[in-house]
Amino acid sequence: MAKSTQPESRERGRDPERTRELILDAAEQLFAAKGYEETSLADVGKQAGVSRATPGYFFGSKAELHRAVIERCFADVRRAVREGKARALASGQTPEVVLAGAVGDYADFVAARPNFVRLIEREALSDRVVLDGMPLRLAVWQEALAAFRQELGLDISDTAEAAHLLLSLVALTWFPIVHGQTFLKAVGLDPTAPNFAEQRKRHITTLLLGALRERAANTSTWS
Amino acid sequence: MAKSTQPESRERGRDPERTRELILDAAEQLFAAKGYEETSLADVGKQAGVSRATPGYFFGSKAELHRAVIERCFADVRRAVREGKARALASGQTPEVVLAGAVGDYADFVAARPNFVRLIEREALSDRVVLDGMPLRLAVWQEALAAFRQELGLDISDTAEAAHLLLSLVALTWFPIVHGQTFLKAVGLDPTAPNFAEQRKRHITTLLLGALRERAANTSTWS
DNA sequence: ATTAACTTGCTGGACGTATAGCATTTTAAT
DNA sequence: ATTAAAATGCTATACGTCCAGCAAGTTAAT
Repeated sequence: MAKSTQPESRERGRDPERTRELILDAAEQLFAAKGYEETSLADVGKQAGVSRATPGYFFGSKAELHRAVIERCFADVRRAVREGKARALASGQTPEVVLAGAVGDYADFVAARPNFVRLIEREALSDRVVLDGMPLRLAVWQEALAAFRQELGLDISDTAEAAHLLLSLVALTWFPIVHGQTFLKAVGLDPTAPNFAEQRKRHITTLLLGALRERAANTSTWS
Repeated sequence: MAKSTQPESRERGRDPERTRELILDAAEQLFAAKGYEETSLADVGKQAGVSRATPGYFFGSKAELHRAVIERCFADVRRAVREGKARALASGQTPEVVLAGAVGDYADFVAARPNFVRLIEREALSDRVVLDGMPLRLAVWQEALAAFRQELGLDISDTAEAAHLLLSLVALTWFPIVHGQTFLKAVGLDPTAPNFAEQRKRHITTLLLGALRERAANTSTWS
């Protein structure tokens, strides 16, 4: 082992791994809150408690730092997807119950990590196509779709329908995170209210369950 | 009238109103595509076919230009809301048919004006709270909510439910505009395909109609 | 000729990046 | 065990670029 002697946490020592994580945390926070352009490497350094030049030292360039932040973010999403899938399949419940659970789980996940939603949203708005060189993004969504179909017992049937369902789930859960201070407030919804989260989950579950039932009725009865 | 003598279109004359609109068009395009920070006033000038400093001459500052772009954008949204409301109320159809029509109308609107969606989305992501000094934004969404309730015959009943429904409609129609090149592509949906728009409209209509029916059943039967 | 509609020139500041240098840790020879 | 040398972590400084805003100039309409 190269790093054999680090049994204790070093409060004031040098710790490149820790520093790296601190910089990633700071960058994630700032990129999500202010965006890529409005965030300077000096800002990141200050927020991370290091010098102005350290982020550049560790990541080479601002673009690379950004890339690293996104990558870590998608890795977290993938972990959540896998955990949700495992739990859903282990439960052995009907598709309806599984769907309700998935809605709750995913809503909780994005509510707990608004930075992720904001980051990915900003990423999508930037026309710079980052699909090249970022296979993780693609893989995560594809994995999520596969898990979704499997959880819901839609294995053989129409792919597009499952994709639309997943798309709707994501759209419905993300929107309040981004527009909580604008749209939501305007229509009289307070996303910080204690009952809002549950209210929203019920609403989304109702929407998706309706479509799922309608689809089940159609396929089993007519085709 | 101050502007009495402009019967003909001037190809090569000076026309501050026209120039102003050209600048607004250019700024809207660039702000939506690249974002506020990545767009320089020189870019706007070039795109509008005027000089570097002309945008600044007309709008005073970059921030003011941005504000004007957003304001015009919301004015267009309001016009669309009013037209949709008028058409829906004039049709005299059942809430179900009206909802299906509203979904189609709104989906067409955002599909025809992706710049608007991107602009508002960017705006919401920027934490600078622009609600102060921008009463139009607030008013437009409130008007949309009121129209929605009236169209659907939800006048007296639960406001929160109508707000959630409208929120879901907006979330479901906006998402493909923003994430067409990332999420949609990853799950195998092609938003540019000829059948996608209709497919999506049907899906969204199914979702919302299910909730509407469920709600109608609950309120009329149980309460 | 007066005013409004632009344009060109300029500047002060902010930012990304490259680099030289200092401090601390690790390695290895003795 | 001691210590010199090498490597690594991190900082301070400097340079080139970009851009918003201003000021002064130029052109066109009335």
